[in-house]
Amino acid sequence: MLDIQLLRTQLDTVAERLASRNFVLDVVAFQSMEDERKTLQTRTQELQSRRNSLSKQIGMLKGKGEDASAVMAEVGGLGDELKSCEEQLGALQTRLNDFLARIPNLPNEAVPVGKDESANVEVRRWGTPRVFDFPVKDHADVGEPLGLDFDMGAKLAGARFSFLKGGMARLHRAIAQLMLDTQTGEHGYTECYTPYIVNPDVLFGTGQLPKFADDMFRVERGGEDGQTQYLISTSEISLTNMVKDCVLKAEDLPIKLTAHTPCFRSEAGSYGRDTKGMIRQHQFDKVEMVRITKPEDSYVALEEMVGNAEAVLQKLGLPYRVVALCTGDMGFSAARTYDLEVWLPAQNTFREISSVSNCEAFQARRMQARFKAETGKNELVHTLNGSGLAVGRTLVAVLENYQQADGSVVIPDALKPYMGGLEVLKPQA
RNA sequence: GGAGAGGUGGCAGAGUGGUCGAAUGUACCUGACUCGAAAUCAGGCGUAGGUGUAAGCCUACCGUGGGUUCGAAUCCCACCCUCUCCGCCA
Repeated sequence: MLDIQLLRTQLDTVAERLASRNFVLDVVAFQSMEDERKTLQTRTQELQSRRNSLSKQIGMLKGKGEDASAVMAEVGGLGDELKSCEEQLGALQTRLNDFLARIPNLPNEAVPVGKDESANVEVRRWGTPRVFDFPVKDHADVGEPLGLDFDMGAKLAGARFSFLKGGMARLHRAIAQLMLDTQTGEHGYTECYTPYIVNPDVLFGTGQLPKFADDMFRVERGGEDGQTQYLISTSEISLTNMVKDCVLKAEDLPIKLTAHTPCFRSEAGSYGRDTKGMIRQHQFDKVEMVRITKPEDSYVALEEMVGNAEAVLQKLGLPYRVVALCTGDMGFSAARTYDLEVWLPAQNTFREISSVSNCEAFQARRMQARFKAETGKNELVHTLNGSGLAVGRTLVAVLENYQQADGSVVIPDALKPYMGGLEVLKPQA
């Protein structure tokens, strides 16, 4: 959420900066709601103030045993207008809050301006794509004889689900283990195990609600009419919201958290994209990194987190590039984002495998996550998140980059300790 | 699922219709004392918002949402959460 003061004082500048990320701010609607709010709120508070002081008088008079009926009559006359003012103000504030809640974050000044992904800026590359002396297969074709079963996924749950068995399932687990061990053992993140089902206010905190409800899976409890809950679409949600409604001590910062969780996405609106294979699934695993920092530390933290994600790709020997997203390509909550794109030989291109973002105070404001600053004032923290990495897509990259002419896949050295002696995945006869 | 207890400021903990935004303790900050620290003493110390150049003034907030009332932390209704015991259960 943006600071409403910023909208009040610099509406045009804000609108301009939002336009760079393809968001049209309805300046007229905001202005008229604000004008109405101002008069309504002033009037309501005036009336409340009047009622409070008269009521106090009644208390005092009655305490002394004197007649209070004249004052009671006066305060009684306030009732109707006060009630209507309070109702109107409440309704208006709901509208205003909803309006605010749907505005994306402002891009940081450093972000390259551009309309879509074609304006993203490559920052660096690592590794050299392998040269194959046989026809390269994509991961679906490589994986099928090795235990990657899309038909079984479809049978059990429909399209965009997969079923892994044998060495393939083991490889998937090994990848997650390597990532988690790297982030906890080498980069100082605290390992967490979190709920996969969360409450709506938690999704509001990180920005998935109210605008992106269609991207989520909703769940309801059997046998009860309770509040609707949601499956997490990333553990960024459950990790970041740890500090929701908190006033942290300055010395508690930075907080560095990681978790390996499944992620659930309805993928509404992505029909026809990446329908084949494991690139875009309704359920996938991810090792997530989250940092909660002081505002002045967040951009150093962002660069570090990109490095933390890169470390995993380097261990696996997978070529990749780092891309700075342009204004038009960033997610709703991000002020600055780097994507890591891994080399996929079958597609002969780089594909996103990690996204690392600094949300600055955008999520913190929604969550009311603050810390006690040196000045004694409570200040909003900055929140950052990034994949370290997406497990399913890493599996895809390993299958494609390590495939052999005979249809087998060599296990990268870094994964061998996690594979129980298995060094090659071989097609089952 | 059944029975019971409870949710108040960073924490602990009073408060059952009227100067209660809330005693007290503790933590924290400032000052005094001290060579310094501890102890002691004095003062300060919640959050969000409105308005104002500012000092300030005003509003809301005692789990959440409704209701009763001139007035609600306090009374009524619904819900949520935590804890204890019993039942069921991986």
